[in-house]
Amino acid sequence: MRISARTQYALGAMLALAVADSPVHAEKIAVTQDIPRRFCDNILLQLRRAGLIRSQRGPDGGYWLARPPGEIALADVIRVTEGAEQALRPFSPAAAPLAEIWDRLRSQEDALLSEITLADVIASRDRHQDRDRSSGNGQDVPSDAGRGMS
Amino acid sequence: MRISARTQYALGAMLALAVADSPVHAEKIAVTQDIPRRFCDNILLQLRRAGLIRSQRGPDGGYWLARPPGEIALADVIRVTEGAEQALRPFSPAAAPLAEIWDRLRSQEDALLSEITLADVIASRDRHQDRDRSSGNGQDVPSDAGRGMS
DNA sequence: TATCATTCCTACTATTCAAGTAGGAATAAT
DNA sequence: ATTATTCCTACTTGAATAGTAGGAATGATA
Repeated sequence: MRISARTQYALGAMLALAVADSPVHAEKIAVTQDIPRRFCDNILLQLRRAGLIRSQRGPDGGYWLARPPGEIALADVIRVTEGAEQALRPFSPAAAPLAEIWDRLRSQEDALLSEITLADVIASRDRHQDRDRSSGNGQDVPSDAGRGMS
Repeated sequence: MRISARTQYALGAMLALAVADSPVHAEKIAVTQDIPRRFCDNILLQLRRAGLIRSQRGPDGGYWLARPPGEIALADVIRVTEGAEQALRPFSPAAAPLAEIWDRLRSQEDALLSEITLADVIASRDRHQDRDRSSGNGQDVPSDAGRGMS
């Protein structure tokens, strides 16, 4: 997995929207998530075009999630910001079996990231802030919190 | 996982050495694995410095594996060529829980790649070639070519 | 209507990193 | 001595990431 700054910014923005209960300005997202102002615009635009968030222009405008946090997986966001990663095909016949391994790696990644939703991340954050603040090295991220609201 | 061309070249080279029973020239590796000649040198040097292969200079020189193929995991090679991937740390407190997820992704990858050895890859290749060629490859247990130098 | 704050859009620059090259020194066999 | 190879540092180049710029479109409010 590559995890570009753009992706992590996008996830931060999505999380910010997930905990808000009304439209949020790009300006506020940029500040709270520490995203360069114009870059934030840029990313939000991409997320909206992908259908993950909605928006309203003008004063009193802002952004909000298109679906509840429990129905948006990390993979949904990452797929948008990372784009279609072109599979590197092996160069020689001897290396051909590697292609299958790359596939397994990718589907393994996809499985994990498809199971974790924005709601899960928020829940895990809340839990860590409750008990141990110093380390943040826990190991529990539940996979189904908040699903099923459609 | 990123999988650079360099990494795939390196794995190809290692596989080439794994099926050989005597030292192999960089030239031959470059040709059979379709690696740009000088780049191949470059990669082999890196693999040698990491202790994965050994070498001998001069005419009659070449490269060979430092350990038998069954004792070299793909992860061993990839760690060398990909270097220490610095974990992208989250930018905002809200995104902090992502760090744990990136860790899980990485250890999941590592688990898979640590289990698969060069010997495994070769075996899987042979299995896939079963219908084309009759067997008799006779290189099931390639081991150290017995050159204690460099 | 005018004003103003916001989203929206295209295109641009800067920086970093992967990919590959170049020139030649060191070594070893003959 | 010659020659074939590995060894080493540094360089070039192309692509991708990160971030910026300028302004048009929209919508609330007065």
